[in-house]
Amino acid sequence: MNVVHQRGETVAKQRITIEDVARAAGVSRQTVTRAMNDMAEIRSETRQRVLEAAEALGYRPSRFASNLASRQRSHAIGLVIASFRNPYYTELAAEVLDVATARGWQVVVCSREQGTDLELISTLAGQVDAIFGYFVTPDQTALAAAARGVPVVMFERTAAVPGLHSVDLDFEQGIEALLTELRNRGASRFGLIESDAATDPNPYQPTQRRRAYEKLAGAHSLDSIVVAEESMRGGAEGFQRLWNASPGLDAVLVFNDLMAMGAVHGAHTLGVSIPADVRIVGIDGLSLGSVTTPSLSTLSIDRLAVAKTAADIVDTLLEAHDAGPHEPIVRTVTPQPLWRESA
Amino acid sequence: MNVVHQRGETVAKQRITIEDVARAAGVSRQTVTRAMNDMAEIRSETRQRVLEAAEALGYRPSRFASNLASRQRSHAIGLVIASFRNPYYTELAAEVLDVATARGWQVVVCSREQGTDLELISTLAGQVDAIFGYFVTPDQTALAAAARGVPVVMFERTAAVPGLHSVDLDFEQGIEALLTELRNRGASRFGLIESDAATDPNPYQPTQRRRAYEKLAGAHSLDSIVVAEESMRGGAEGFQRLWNASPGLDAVLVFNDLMAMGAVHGAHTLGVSIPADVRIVGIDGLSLGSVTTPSLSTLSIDRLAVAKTAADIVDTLLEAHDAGPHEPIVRTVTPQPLWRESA
DNA sequence: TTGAAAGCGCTAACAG
DNA sequence: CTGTTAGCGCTTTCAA
Repeated sequence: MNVVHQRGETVAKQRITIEDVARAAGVSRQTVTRAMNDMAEIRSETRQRVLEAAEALGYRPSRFASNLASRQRSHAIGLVIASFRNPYYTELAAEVLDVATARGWQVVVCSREQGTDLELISTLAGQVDAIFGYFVTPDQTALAAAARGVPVVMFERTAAVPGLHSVDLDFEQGIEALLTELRNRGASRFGLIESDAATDPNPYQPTQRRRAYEKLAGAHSLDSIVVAEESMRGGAEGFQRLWNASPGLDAVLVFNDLMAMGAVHGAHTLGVSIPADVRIVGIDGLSLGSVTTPSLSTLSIDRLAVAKTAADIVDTLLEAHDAGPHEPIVRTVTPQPLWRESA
Repeated sequence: MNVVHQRGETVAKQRITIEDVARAAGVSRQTVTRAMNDMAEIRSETRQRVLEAAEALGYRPSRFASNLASRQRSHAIGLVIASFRNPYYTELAAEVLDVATARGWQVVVCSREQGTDLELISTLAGQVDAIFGYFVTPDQTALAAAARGVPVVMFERTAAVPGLHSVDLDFEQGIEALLTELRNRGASRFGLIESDAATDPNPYQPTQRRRAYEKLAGAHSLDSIVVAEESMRGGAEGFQRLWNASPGLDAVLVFNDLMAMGAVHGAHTLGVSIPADVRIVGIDGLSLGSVTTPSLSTLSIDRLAVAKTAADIVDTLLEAHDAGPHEPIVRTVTPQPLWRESA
């Protein structure tokens, strides 16, 4: 048994393969596979010997080779959230993980802080079978191209080109419900604290939330809009700016709960009383909103519904073995007001 | 050119391979590779034709095959956090993602809510090159076995068997600093709200945090310990139980910031004034702690340091091409008090 | 119970 | 610029 191998003793740091283990244990590759994968047709002595050889050599099977060779491929999806520092996104990630796990899918999570939309999609496309995410690049054709055939489900946006799909949110309906109730409660002069970051690194553009507000809050409310950094600090700072600029405000809608928590804090600092002097409403429905003083009223987004809807789209896509990119599948989830103390 | 292929026309729903695209475009496989991967040596007409054929067929390269064939393998790590619903863990995940991205690694994130330690490690071991995570299974030998040679870096725990490594936290030092300053501020009768969930699904066992408290807080403080659910609600409920059971308390340490925010809220509900009646201190150092009223003092954990340390361990491991599991590498990070208003 | 052969689908190295 | 030839490391037939 004096086989000359191409990778002779001159080559250093070669990967340890199943072949090395087989040779060390004095068995065939197939027997090593049987031992490593706890298969039936093997004598336990042999298994033992193989396992020891494998451990001694520090053998680790190549996940690529085994997935390639085995009929039963594992599925994986990529998830791109906007940030890990906003609980809304991580709670959505939690829901996506739950629905994915139930289907036996792996999830690769990243955030937009780690690269441009196109970079992230392009990298993920080589690693996963479908991509979910918050993508803000206006050019949908470019997004689809970067995905190289891997289906993409976008959140809070409407897909318009083949290969892209979406789970959008109906803010018009949600914000209308919110404003109606605020009016019932006596509010009439509205303000908005808008996020500056949603389209970063592109120039600022009005968000869906702002556009819905502008359409529904009444003409006099268009002057009471401030754009602030998308963070708690930004919310606090934005509130102070808004409060000073717009006397007579009695209700403020804030881009998201994180900023709204900051706004509540900012109002506190200013000695403004909530909800007596001004009502504050966030958007997202974070459970954390219940610990501010007063607790935060909000337009709650059903994260589980969003995750499930996205997963259903992918189910449909994976079953449909058609040729070519699939026409967009577009679904919508409607946020619902959640009344606590701040409004 | 009348090659008979095994997978003939009878087989349905076969995967579309590079070969199919090559045939459709009337070129070789290699040319398809060149077109798909934007390589240089190809005429743009040809590239165009291939790309069209690929799109028409709905071709998607197999990530397993391409990773197997290409010299430049991609690295991936798995990260198991305890929960996506506690910002501490997601902020740690954010840091891990940052350091991983900087090294060109992919990250597969999951949470302990999705399976047992052994299941998660076993699944991840087939998908990634190293595993980071919060694992509570007492039997380290079993953990190492489940990892099948993939190095594991455990958080908040000390590795003791080959193949496992750890980034531990020095709570004794941190809590000592905390108690010393609390005493300086006039506190003398301490209480603790401990988490019940840290060792789930195993029977409850005292956490590192509790053991450090018990060692340092003084004999009379041993009676003032309540075990509560690891959530904001649990923190509120725990505080009320503790407050009723232990008159005369003047400082309460809470297992983590999430529970501490609940405790602050619970105290509020009870009409207990903070910090006048009782000082409350959390552990974690969440920025969210700044929006409670009063804002939360805490023992802050440097999440970036934890993430970096874990990544460094893996760097070391990947370079050291030794045979067999590596002896444990153990590192420690020391939490630091962060004083805000609640204490 | 074990081994030998034949791929999985792709890319690298070379020819042409 | 394009095609041919070898593998990557593993699992699956199928024989022995």
